Amino acid sequence: MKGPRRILHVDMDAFFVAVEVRADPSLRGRPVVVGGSGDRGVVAAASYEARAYGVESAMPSARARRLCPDAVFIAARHGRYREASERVMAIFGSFTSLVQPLSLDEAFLDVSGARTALGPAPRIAADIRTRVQSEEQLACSVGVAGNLFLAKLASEAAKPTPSRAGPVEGPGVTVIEPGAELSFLHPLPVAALWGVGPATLGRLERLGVTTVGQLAALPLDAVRRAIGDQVGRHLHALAHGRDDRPVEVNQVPKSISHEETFERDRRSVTALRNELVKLADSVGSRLRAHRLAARTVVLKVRFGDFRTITRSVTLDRPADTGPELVRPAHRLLGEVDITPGVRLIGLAGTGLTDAAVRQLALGDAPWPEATEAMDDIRQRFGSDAIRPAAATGPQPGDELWGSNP
DNA sequence: TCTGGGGTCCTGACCCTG
DNA sequence: TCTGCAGGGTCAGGACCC
Repeated sequence: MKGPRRILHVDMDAFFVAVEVRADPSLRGRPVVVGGSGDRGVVAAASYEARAYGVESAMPSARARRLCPDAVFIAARHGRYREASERVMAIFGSFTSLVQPLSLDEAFLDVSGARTALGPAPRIAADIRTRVQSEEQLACSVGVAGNLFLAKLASEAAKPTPSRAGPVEGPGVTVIEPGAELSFLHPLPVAALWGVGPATLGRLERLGVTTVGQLAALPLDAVRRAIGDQVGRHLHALAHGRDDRPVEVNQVPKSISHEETFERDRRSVTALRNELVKLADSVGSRLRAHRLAARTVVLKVRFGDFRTITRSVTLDRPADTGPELVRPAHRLLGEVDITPGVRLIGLAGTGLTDAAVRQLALGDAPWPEATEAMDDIRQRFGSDAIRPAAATGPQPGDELWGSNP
């Protein structure tokens, strides 16, 4: 490879909102909030007009309503966003095969080897923005740098800024030239580092560290003592602009989970068991879609006071169907005292293995015929087209749904 | 103020085994 | 046979990300 490594971080601007505005142009220029429906929702995305009033993603919807009463609230439609994301990722893939999607709305691209054919990295970044805008009518911001972490920070700097008078256009593309990394990085607040959340920020502030430059100036040992060995090493390296992680193209999931927050806390074991049937069915379906099977089943329970516990069990043989997953989940639920009331229940498959290995071990057909038929129906008519009977609600003879006093 | 849903990674306790 | 220790697996929880 000739020349230094050049990484792009492409980040769609207010992606979920932008997809909604594209579908309904009357929303353009208005404060729009995606998510936040229901009493217990949070904001999934906010337009720059809504952000000007202080609305942020992950904020409780009730608070967002207070901050911006005129905002249009739209329930999230993940199917639409996924489709739009696939088309945008395909555009990225036409520039380089080295694309690592991070989420529906952002990706890293390694263009180190594409420069001979496509021009310098900033030119590639500008071309990507033009194509995403012309083919998908969506805006994105691009950061260009020598590694993943710096490219991500650069794309932040390229974004529009919210203001009450309407969003202020950003540069669209921000480039951190080789040699300019530390002068870009060191004045930034330490919370800008990837991996510094509220807990780590508190520990760093107790050390007197508020900027990336101050963190870089500390001895590594002092940082490790304050925030832990692994995290300390990682953040200290980032503070010096070092990040040699490659762009990983084929990432295999390490866990697959589903969880559900109830409108009102549940106290009925039967209701929770039925919910687990639904969750296990969804997890199983997605495991099979990935040709994976789970060795470990994890039950997650969040109580009304937000205390959260997990209970897990490792199976004799990997599972990839709803019935196989729900049996251990029901056993784990039986060991939990649910009398305080359950706000959320979740089920995850972890320790994922190749389903082909499982089939060899079992020596049986890939899946029972009923499961295969369900997968077929879902493929043709959508993921909600068919569900196990217990997942459709209380059954005759079941206890009533629990409720708040 | 009152906290979704889907993930990854790390740490520490505990147990088992050689 | 007993003891100490290292290493690996399992389990639970915390922190973080988008």
